[in-house]
Amino acid sequence: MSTPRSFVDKICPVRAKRERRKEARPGELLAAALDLFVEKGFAATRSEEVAARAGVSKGTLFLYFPSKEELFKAVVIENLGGRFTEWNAEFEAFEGTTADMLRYCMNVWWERVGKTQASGLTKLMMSEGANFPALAEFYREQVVRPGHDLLRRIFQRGIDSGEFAPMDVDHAIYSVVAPMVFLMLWKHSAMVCVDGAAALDPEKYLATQAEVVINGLSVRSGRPTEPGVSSAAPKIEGLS
Amino acid sequence: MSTPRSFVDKICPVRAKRERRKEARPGELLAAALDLFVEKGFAATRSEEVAARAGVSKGTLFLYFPSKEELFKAVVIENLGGRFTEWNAEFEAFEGTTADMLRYCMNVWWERVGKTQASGLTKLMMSEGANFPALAEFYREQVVRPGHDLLRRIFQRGIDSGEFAPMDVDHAIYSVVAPMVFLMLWKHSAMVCVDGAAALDPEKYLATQAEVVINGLSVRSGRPTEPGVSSAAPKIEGLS
Amino acid sequence: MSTPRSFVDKICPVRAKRERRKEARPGELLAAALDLFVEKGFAATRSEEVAARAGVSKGTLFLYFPSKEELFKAVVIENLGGRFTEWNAEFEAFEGTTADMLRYCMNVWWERVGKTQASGLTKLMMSEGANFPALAEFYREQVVRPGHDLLRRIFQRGIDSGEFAPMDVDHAIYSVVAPMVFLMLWKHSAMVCVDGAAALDPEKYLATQAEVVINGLSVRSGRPTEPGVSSAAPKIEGLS
Amino acid sequence: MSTPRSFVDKICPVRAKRERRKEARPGELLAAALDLFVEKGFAATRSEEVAARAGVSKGTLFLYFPSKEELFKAVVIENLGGRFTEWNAEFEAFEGTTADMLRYCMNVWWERVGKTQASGLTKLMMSEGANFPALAEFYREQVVRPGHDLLRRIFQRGIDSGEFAPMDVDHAIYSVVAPMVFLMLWKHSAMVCVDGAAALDPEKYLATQAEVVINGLSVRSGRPTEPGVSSAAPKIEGLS
DNA sequence: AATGAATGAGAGTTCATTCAT
DNA sequence: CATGAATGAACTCTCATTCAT
Repeated sequence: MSTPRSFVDKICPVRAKRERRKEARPGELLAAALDLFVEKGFAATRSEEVAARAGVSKGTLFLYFPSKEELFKAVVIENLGGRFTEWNAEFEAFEGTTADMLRYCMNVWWERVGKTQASGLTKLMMSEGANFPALAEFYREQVVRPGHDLLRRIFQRGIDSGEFAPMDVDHAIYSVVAPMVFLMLWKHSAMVCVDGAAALDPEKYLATQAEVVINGLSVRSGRPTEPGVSSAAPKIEGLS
Repeated sequence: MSTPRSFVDKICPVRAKRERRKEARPGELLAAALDLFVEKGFAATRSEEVAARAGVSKGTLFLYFPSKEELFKAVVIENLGGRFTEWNAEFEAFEGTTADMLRYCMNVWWERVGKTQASGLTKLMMSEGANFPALAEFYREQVVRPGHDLLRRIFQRGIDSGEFAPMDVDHAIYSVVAPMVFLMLWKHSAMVCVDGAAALDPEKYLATQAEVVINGLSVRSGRPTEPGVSSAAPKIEGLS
Repeated sequence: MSTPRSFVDKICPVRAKRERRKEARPGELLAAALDLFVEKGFAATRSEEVAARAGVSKGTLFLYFPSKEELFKAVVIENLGGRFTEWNAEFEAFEGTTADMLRYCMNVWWERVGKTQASGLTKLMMSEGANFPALAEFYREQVVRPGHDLLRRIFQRGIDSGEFAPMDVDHAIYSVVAPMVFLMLWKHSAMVCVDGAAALDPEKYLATQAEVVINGLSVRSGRPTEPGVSSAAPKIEGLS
Repeated sequence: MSTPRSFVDKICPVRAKRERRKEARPGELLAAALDLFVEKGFAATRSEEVAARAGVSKGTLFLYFPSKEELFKAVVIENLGGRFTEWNAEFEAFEGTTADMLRYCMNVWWERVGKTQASGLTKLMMSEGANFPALAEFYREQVVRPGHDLLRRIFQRGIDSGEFAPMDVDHAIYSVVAPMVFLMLWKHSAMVCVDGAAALDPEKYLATQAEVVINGLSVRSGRPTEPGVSSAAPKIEGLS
C-alpha cells in the first residue's frame, strides 16, 4: 500500500525530519485505517486496532491525527479526494471523441477506485453518513462534488462539440454514477444480498452501462449511427 | 409510524379493552425500532431511544424483547420475513404469463417493501452485516433465501411453460435482485451520493429493468441470436 | 411444606376472610421464599421468582410483604424465631437430668432445624449478613439471642442443680453452637469444600459433640461418672 | 491491605522506575478486590468500588482484568491456588514423623491462610458458589483439589511408613478439612452467630483437632502408645 | 384481592482521547 | 517523537417496587 505524493504529506508537520521511518508513519496509519474502515465501518473500527495494524501505539495515532474523524478525512483525501486534481488534468488533456472519453473515464474509475479498497469508503459513507454529518459533508465536498464536476465537464464537452444532444446534465451524471455505486455495493456487501458467488463481471457490466449511456445521449443523424442499433438504443427509462 | 396489519397483531387478535395499551406495545416498539434502525443503523441505535420513541421507558423495551438483537430480528420478521408465506401463496395462485408474473412481482415488491421503510433493513444488513454475524445469518435465512426461492420458482415456471429459454436460474435471480438492491440504496443513501434531489423515477427504472430481464430470458420465436433481434434485446452484458 | 400455626398468620391482615385459598397465600409465599433464599441467597433471589414458585403474580407478593427484606424477616420468624416460645415452654417443662436435656436439645434442633431447609437461613446470614445489616440485626434478635438464652438456661439449671461445675456460660454456649453451625455449613456448602459425597453422619457427629461438651462440663467426683470414659473426656481445648 | 510477596510480583521482577506505578497496579487491584470480595461477597462487590479502593478509575480495572470473574480468579490464584507448588515442595522435603507433618501442615495453613484475609475466599465460595458455577469450578480446580491432594500424600506417607493404620484416605482428609472450614466461617461470620467476641482460640482449637485426628489414625501396638490415653483416643464418631 | 405492565436507578463493560514519562 | 496507562462518558441489560385496572 504505497502512498506516493500523499495529500497528507502536505499538511502533516511531522514530516519535517527527513528520516525514512518516520516518513512512512502516516502512510502506514492511513493504509491500516482504510483497511479497517472498509472492513468494519467507521464507528465499529477501534482506533487502537488501527494503530496496532500500523505497528504503532495508540498514542502515536493521535499524534498524527487529532481524532478518529480527522483520520477518516485523511483516508478519504488520500484515496479519493486528493486524486481529483490529477484526474482533472488528465481529462483536460484528453484527445478523442467524448464517447471515448466517457468510456475511458469509467475504465479509469474502475481500475483506480472501484476495484480497490477505496470503493469501500463510498459504501461506508452510504451506510454511516447519516450518523456522522460532518464526515458526510466532508465527503460530499471532497469526492461527490469534484466527481460530478468532472463528469459535468465531459458531458458539456460532448454537447459543445455536437456529439451529444442537449440534455439535463445532472441526470446524465447520475446515469453514470448509478452503476458505479451499484458495483461498489455489490463488491462490499455481496455476502448479504447474494447466495452464490460471482454472478457479475464488473468490467463487462460497466462497459455495457457505458454504451447504454452513450447511446442514450448521442446525437443521432437522420438515421442511427449504425442501423439496427438505433432502435435498440436501450434507454434506461427510469434514469432520465 | 403506524403499524397497520402488524405481524404481531395477527397472532393475538382482539382482546379486552383494558389490554389495549399492552396489546399495542410490541407494535409500537417495533415501529419505533424500524424507524431508528433504518435511520441510524443497528449499532448506532440506542435501546433507550427506541423505547423513548415508542413512549415507554428503557425497562419496558426489555420486557417485550430480551435483547437488542432479538428486537432487530422481530423487526425483520414483522417487516420482511413474516410476509413470505402470504406472498408465496399469492404467487402460487397467479394466472397469466410468467413475464407478467415477473412484472407483477417487481411491482409488488416496490409497493410493499422498496417504497417503505422496510427497504432500509436491507441497506442496514449490507452495511453492518459483517459486524453482527448472527443477525446476518438470520437475515439470510428469513429474507434472502425465501426471496430467492420465490424468484427461482417464477423462473422455473417460465422454463417449464416454454416461455423462457433454459438458463442459469441463479444468475437470473441476481439480475432481478440487483436493481432492487440499487433502488434501496439510492433511497436510503441519497444524501451522500447525489447532490440533486429526485433524479430517478424508481417505478420507471424498475419497469425498464423488468423488460430488460424478460427480453433477455424470453424464447424468441423468429430466430434467436440473430441480428435485428438481438440488438433489440438490451442484454445486460455484465450480468450473465 | 405445611405452615402450621404460623407467626405470619397473626400479623397478616389478609387473613380476615376465611376463604381457604386466600388463607394459604402467605404460607405458600413463605415456603417458596425459603426454598429460593436457601438455594440462591438473599440478594440473588428475585422476587418475581418467589411469586412464580408460589403460583401468584409479582404484585401479589408485595401485597403481602411490603418489601423483599420484610419477606425475609417473615421467613425467619416462620422458620426459626417464632418457634422459640414453643421450644422454651417445652424446655421449661422438661424433667430429667440436665445432661439429657442438652442431648434432647441438640436432637430436637437437628430434627426441627438442622435437618430442614431452615438451617440454610443461618448459612445465608453468615454469608450475606454484612451486606444487609438490618437483616443481620433482626436475625440476631429473633434467633441468635433466644437460642443463646435457651442454652444459657439449660447450663444454669445444670449449675444450680450441681450437675455441672461452675463455668463461663457464654463459652459453653459456644461449644454447643459450634458443631451446629458446622453442620449447617456442611449441609449447604458441601459442593464446594468436599469432593466425595457424604463423609459425615450428622446425627453421630452431633451425639459425639454432645458427649464432649457434657463430659467437659460435668462435675466429676473422685472418679468419672463412668470408668474409662472420664479420662477420655475429650476436652476441646480450643473451645473454652 | 499491603501485597507483600505477591504472586504477580514474582512473574515480572524489578523494572525501571518510571514503571513503578504500572508495576504496582495489578497488585493494588488484587488487594482491593480481596478486601472487598471478603467483606461483601462476589456479587455485591461493585467493580467501580474495587477500582476506587485501589485508587484508580473504573476503566483501569478492566485494563488489567477483562471481567469481574477474571479478577476474582486472579485473586484466588494470588492468594490460594498459586501457592500450592511452593507448599508441595515444602512438604516433599519434610523430614520427621508424619504426625508432626500433619501438625505442621495445619499450623502452616493457619498462619498463611486461615489467619489472613484469604480464608474469606473460602467462605465466599461456600456462600455464592452455587450462583457462579464457573467460579466454583475454578476454585475446586485451583484450591480444593490441590489441597486434598496434599493431604492425601501426607496420609499415604503415614500409611506407607507404618505410622498410620490403613484407612479411607478421603474420609481422613475430611476430618482435617472440617475444622479448617469451621474456623474460616467463625472468623468471617462471627458477627452473626456469636454475641460475645472471641470465645475461641483458633490455634488451640486447631491443635486439639490435630491430635484428635492423629490419635484416630495412628497405629496402636498391643497397647496404647501411652496407657490411659489410648482408650481415650477421642474418635470423632460422626466423622468416619 | 389480584394482576402484570411500567419504571428507573444501577451494574458491568467499552473505547476515544489525554498526558506523564 | 513515541508510548501506553489512565480516564469517564456512554451503552446494554436487570430487577425491586409501584399502580391502574
